[in-house]
Amino acid sequence: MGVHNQPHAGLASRATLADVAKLAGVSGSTASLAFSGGSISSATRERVLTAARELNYSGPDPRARSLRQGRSGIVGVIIEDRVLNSFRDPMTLAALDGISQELGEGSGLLLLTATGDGESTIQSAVFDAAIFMGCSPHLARSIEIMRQRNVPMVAIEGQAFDGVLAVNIDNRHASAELAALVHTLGHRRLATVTLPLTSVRERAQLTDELVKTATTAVSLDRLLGARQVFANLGGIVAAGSSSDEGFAAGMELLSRPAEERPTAILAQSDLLAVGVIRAAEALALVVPRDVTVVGFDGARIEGFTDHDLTTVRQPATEKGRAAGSAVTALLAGETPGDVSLSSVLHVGSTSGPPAG
Amino acid sequence: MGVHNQPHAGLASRATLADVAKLAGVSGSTASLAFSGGSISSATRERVLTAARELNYSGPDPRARSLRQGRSGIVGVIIEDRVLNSFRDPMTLAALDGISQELGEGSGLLLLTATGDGESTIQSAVFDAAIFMGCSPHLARSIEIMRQRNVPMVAIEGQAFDGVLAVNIDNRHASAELAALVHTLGHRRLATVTLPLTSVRERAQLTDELVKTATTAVSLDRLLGARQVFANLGGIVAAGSSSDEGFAAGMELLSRPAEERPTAILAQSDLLAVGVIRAAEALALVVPRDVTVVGFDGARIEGFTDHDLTTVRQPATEKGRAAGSAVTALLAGETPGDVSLSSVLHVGSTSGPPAG
DNA sequence: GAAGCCATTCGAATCGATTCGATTTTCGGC
DNA sequence: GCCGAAAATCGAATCGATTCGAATGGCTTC
Repeated sequence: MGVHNQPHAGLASRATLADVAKLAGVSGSTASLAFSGGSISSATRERVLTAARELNYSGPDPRARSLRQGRSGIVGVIIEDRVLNSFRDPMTLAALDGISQELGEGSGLLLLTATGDGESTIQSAVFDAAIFMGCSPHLARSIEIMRQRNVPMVAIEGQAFDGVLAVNIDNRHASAELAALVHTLGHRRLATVTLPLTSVRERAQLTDELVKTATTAVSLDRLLGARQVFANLGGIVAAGSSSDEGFAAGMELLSRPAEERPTAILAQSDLLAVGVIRAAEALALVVPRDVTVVGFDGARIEGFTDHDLTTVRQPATEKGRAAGSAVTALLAGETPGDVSLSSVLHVGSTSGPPAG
Repeated sequence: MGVHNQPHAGLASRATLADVAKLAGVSGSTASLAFSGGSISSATRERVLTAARELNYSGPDPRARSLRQGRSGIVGVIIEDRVLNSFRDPMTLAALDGISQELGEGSGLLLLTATGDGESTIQSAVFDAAIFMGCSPHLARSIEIMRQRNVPMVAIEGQAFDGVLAVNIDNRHASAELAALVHTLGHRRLATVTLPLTSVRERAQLTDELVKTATTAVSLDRLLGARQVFANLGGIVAAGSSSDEGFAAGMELLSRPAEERPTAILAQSDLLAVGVIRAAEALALVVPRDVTVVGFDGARIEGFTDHDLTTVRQPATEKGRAAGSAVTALLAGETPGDVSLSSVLHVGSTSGPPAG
């Protein structure tokens, strides 16, 4: 026992590997081998394990091990919003699932929320690599720190950042494709319902002002894609990706007299699109006869079976998997390149030519 | 530079606190104080921080810190299913959010999946406390290890386990209350749709056999509660908590001739109930005239607005918060007791007297 | 019987900080 | 200008393992 401090005050302090080694009559190094499965005779291993059992020793302390090895087996997953909001979105959840699949049971996922202000856990938590999920540049400081620490970073649909490997989908292109479809159908008066453009979660009119201050790469890209086809496309910025938000936005856009009302609405997510469709139906409009609604994501939405949504199907789980395998590669010392995944247009039954 | 090993091969290895101290011309202990905010003159602190900047040193290594302090600031959250399935359930997600709220930015949540087989990350990951989310006793071995390690454990709606603090809701009582309501309305022929009773995710008839081997406390308790009122209540075990599962089960239960068909269905979750209602409507039955459907949870379900579901509202976020604050207390050396939260009956518009 | 090998085992250094008690400074009060 | 308390700083021990190169031992092979 140390003459100095005793962190865990009181009681019998846990046994350490050294204690086990002593009881088993072997050196510390040998005892270590017994647990890590190094080259050791099975007789000795047995003796060590028995001693361990006797002392109630349950294996090497992960803290010490990770200090020595410089590896903890933990991958940090950094989300910007609170847990509830982030994972209510099926795409984000699917991506997390993809990460988890790819990394397997070997490593744990450390969920870190970065609200942007000041020093947070990000700087003091133990992890070997970081994956940003749709995070804004509030994190510049944290990223800088990780870079200094030599922690490999991967961003899923985040802003480009030096030293951060990017896993993206072709948001802009896919969005343009969708807009082109709508254009081809003959629509000329339309509106969009976008995902939040900044970290402020408030419904608002889509203004140039707002676009200029946008920090969310995903929504900006989707908007810009659509604007490649409809230059001045306006609309509403939703406060999040939910059908309720879509409903509210839809009500606002569609409850105008027919001649001002958009004949097509581009929603930036399927959840929003579903909400818009519900709003349309609440206003006694028929989809797609009176209004065409298209989404984005290809999410399977619980209980939405009346329509087959026209949308773009993005490889959500695949995004996570790609991020996971990038992390694995980076940790192995390789230098994988950025990943770009593509989405597939799905023409369903919610799009059609404008009435009249 | 060590004469021995060099874990991170190549390049200039990261600067350490000792290097910073040397450059600043102070002792290691003083340098440490500069970062941890101990009693130190601001002049010295500044000198240390400057030296740190110069060396590209970004602060104490979390690994070393956690070894010395015996604390990592990480709380393990153990789920049994894969991420996608676990958090698709709004109640589980809400609970996770509650945990995160309560623990705050101070600590990270380490997500660990316990599929039950063999040694996993659970045994080698760095964390100070563990929260089990609806986990079955597969984990006996892991629990044993954590106990030896002196890691405080909290289980949210898990099986009772020695040394594991329990945070529960009154599943049995609430379920009985709901069943009593249905009984009072006059129903005598009914069926239930339960959540999975074991870790096998497969739809099946509810048999005594299955009940006997049940490992999922939640569904078992809800079933037993209902059986306090309807002794031999039978039905279907769903493969998960989704409206699709509910739909399938509903179709099976309701597509019988009127005189055999249950007049009321007790679903063990709101998602299941919504599915059952959709099945009823698909079969041209009117709720609650032809069939009463009640749920459990009090979840706000996207796009389910036609009905006001009769259900029991459970404090899902609160469960998480309670678990979080229990963890905090345990880590502070206190000895909080088990927590039992109660749900509130909500009588909506999906329940009524049986027809005829 | 000596030499050569392979499989084990050991000792000591190391990972990078924190912490305690002791020592030195600083400074107000008289 | 001196004394004692409070503040700042330092040295050394410690947290609990892993790792490397060297040392030991038992075998086969010539």
